[in-house]
Amino acid sequence: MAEIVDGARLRLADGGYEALSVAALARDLGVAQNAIYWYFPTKDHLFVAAVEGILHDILARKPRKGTCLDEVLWFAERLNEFQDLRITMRERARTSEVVAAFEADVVALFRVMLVGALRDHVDGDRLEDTADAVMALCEGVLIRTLSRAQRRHLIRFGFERLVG
Amino acid sequence: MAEIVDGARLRLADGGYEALSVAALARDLGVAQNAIYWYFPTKDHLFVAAVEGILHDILARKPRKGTCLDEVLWFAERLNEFQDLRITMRERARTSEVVAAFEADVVALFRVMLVGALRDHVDGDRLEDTADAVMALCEGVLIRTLSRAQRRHLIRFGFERLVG
DNA sequence: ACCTGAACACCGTTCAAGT
DNA sequence: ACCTGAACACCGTTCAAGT
Repeated sequence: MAEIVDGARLRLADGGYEALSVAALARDLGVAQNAIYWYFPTKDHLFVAAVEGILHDILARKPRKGTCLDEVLWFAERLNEFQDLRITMRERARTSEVVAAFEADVVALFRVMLVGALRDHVDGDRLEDTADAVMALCEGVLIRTLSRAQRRHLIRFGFERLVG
Repeated sequence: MAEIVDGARLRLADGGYEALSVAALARDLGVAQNAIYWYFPTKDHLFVAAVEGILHDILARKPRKGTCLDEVLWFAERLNEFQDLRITMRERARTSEVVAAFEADVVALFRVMLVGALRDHVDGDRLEDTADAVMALCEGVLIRTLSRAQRRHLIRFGFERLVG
């Protein structure tokens, strides 16, 4: 089972969802396809397990303490590493219930992280909306193909007006 | 050719990219698959042509004149209609050059529209950054599955701080 | 120029069967 | 419980051939 998920993670990290093939993965592991279908009833179940692992590793690096903006920029960089999979997750969530449920969890997690970073710097009654707006800002910036410098500039620009 | 694109648009609007099958489309039109490959060298070329038509129709409805916020909210609602295809476009752009080039055009178009809406209400030296930030706000809000009311509330909240 | 026919190498999923 | 073997109904793309 760990072998399967590891293989899936490799393929996913390398070539995205379309490189994550149950048939090809089984071929490489030297097992029948149904060996995979025993643990994961659907390709999307396997997808979720793989993404879960990848995301866990991305978020494992502890944020260094800094200003509120620093924490948001750190958050945005982690989100950026996750961006390709985040788009695929969104795409698959439309069709697949497992992915949709998983996506809801991930979004909730991101929200909690942002609320935590903003808690001490924003009035309580504006905290939720501000977190949502900053998260939207980050996701909206990241969906575009920009350089790291451009990303940081835009997020800083938006942050100053939304929070500062 | 028009028949092909119309069929593609129907399938795309209904079931997304995975419902857009060259084989199935040819079957329904009663032609050989190569009849489609004559006009579109790749499935993604057909995808681009179909999305182009859909987006054109979405943007055809003229924006009613109103406050700056009204224009942004109108923009966001059009973008919301386009949201599913926008995600698919982003996903495909990673693999397909045609889609990547088309995406760049679409993003540039959106940017021009927003700059136009903000021109009279924002200082010239902040116009570009503000447009980028508002666009990010909109895209980031739309990527989440919210009600129309929630969407409008969040965009209004962000708009007031980024522009107002 | 425009299209047909037929094949290729893949897919995800499923059914029946083994141990 | 865990896995194999073999099939099913699809794909996108390509090659050769027709008109």
